[in-house]
Amino acid sequence: MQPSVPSSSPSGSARRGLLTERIARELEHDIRSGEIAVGTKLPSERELAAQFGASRNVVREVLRRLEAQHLIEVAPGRGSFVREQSSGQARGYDALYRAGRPTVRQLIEARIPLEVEMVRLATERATEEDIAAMRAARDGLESATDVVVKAQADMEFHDAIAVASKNPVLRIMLSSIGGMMFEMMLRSNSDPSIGEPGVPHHPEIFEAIEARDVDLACARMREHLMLGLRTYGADLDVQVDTMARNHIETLLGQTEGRRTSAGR
Amino acid sequence: MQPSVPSSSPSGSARRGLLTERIARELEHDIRSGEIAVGTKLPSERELAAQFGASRNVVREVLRRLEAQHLIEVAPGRGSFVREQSSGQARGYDALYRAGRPTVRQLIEARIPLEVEMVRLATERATEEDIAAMRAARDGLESATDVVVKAQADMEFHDAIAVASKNPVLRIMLSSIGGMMFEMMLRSNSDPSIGEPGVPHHPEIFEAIEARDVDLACARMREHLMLGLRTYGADLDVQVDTMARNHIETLLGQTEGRRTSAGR
DNA sequence: TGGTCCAACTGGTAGGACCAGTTGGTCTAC
DNA sequence: GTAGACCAACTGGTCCTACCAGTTGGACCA
Repeated sequence: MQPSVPSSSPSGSARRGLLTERIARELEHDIRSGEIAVGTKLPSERELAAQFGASRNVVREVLRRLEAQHLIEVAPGRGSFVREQSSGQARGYDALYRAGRPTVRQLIEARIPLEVEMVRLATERATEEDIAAMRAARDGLESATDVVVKAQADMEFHDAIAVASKNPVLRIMLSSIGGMMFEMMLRSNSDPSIGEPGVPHHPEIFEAIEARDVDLACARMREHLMLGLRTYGADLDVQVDTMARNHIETLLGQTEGRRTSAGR
Repeated sequence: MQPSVPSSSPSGSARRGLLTERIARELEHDIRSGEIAVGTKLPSERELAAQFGASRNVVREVLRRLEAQHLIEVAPGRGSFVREQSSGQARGYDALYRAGRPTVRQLIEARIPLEVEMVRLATERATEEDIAAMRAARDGLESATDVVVKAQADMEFHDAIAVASKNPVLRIMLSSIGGMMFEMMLRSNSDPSIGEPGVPHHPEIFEAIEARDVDLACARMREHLMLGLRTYGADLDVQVDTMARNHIETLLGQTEGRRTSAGR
C-alpha cells in the first residue's frame, strides 16, 4: 500500500505546534487587520521572543511562515517589515486595482456572473473530495469566532467551489480579486444583518450542490451574493479598500487597548 | 515620518538567507516536479539537516515555509509528508497557474460568462469615448497583418469593452487571464478558419454595442467566443501554453528558434 | 495469541553562542 | 565646521545541545 498522508485528525492542525501556531495567528491577525500598519518595522526577533514568552526559534519560524505568505519582508541586519499586500500579491494587476479603485457594488456585480458559473459547473462536476472540502470550509465558518478566521473560511468555501468547477481559469479569475473579497468579507462576517432570514448562505448553497441541483445552486449563490446589495447601505458605493480601512478602525475601537508602539 | 519598507534591492531576497533559501528551493523543486511523490514521508528533520549539511534550525524553517505553501504537512511525532496539491488551496497566482495548466477549452468556458457580462454592461453604459476606443481597436485588427499586432489589437478590443463596462473588477479579472488570452489569440488570428461565414466577430459585436442592443451584443459575443470550440479541433484540450509554444514554432518555420532551456 | 510496555524516533520548544551585515553616533583629520 | 574613518550596538542567519511530549513498532510477558 502506498504511504498515506496523515489523516489530519480533526484536532490535528489545531493542537499542533501550539505555541508557534498561536503566535503566528496573532501576528497574522494584527497585520491583516491593519493594526500593524504597512511599512512598520516589527520588533526584533529577540524582542518578539521576550514579548511572547517564547524562544527565538519559535519566533523565527513564525516569521518564516509570515514571509512565505508575503505578509512581511525580512532584511538581515535591519529587521522585519510589514509588507503591502492588502489587495494584491499578484503582479500586474496592482496598478489596475489602484487605478480603478472598485466599489463594493462593483465587486458584487462582478462576482455574480463568475461565481454563479462556478457553482453551476461545480454542481455538475464536483467529486467526493471536492464536496468534502466544501463541507470542511462550511464547518470552519460556522465554528469560527474571530473575524479574520471567519473571512478565511469564507474564502476557502468559495475557492473550494472554484476547484470543484474543474476550470482553473475560473479559479485564477477568482483569485485575482481575492484581496478585495477578503476585505469585503472582513466586514460581512462581522455584520449581524447577514443573519437575515431566508437568505441562502454557505450551508444552503452546499446543500444544493450536494443534491446536484444545478438551478437551485445557481439561484442560491446569486441570492447569497446579492444580499450585500441590501446590507451594505451607504458603503455600497465606497471603495472596497476605504470601507475596509474604516471598518477595521471601528472594530478596533470596540476592543481598543494595547497598541504598543516600540519606543525606545 | 513613517518608516518605509526597505526598498528590497534587486539582489536582496536572492542574497538573503542563502542556506535556507537554497534548501527551500531544492526541496520545493523536488516536490513540485513530482520527484518526491505525494504522500511520501520526508526524512526526519535531523536527517535532512545532516543530508544538507545544515543545522536542524534551518531545516525547520524551510519546512515551515513549505508548510505555509501547502506543499507539505507536518505531524508531530511522525514526520513530514508531501501533500496533495490539486485539492489543496494554494494561494498565489503562479501556484494556481502551474498547478492548473488550463486548456483552451477551459479558457473559452471561463471567458464566456465574464465577457458576456462585460458586453452586457458595456452596451448599457458605454460613453462616446468608450465607443471610439472600441472602434479604434476594431479597425486596428482589420488593418493589421502581423500576427502579434493582430493579437494585440484583439486584446485591446476586449479590454475596451471591459473599460466600457464601467466595472474595474471585471477588468481585473480579464487582465488576470490576459497572458493566456494573448497566447490563444496568437493562434486564432493566424487561423484561416476564423473566416467562417456567419460568425460574428469584432465588427458585428461593435455594431450591436453601438446600436445599444443588449441582447444582440450578448448573443454575438457568446457566438464569437464559442467559435473556438469548433475551430480548435484537437488543440481544444491541450494546455494553452503548450499549444502556444507549438503554434509559435510552426509559425517561425521549423529551422530556427531552438529555445534554450536551462537544464541543470 | 493477545495485551502490555518500553525503547527509539519524531517534531516542538528552549536557550546559548557566534558570525556577518547594517546603522548611527563618535572621534579624528583636514 | 565638516568630511571621513571608525567603532559599538543591533539585527538577522546559522549552529549546537538539551529536554519534552507524542507516535510507533517490536520485545516481552500473561
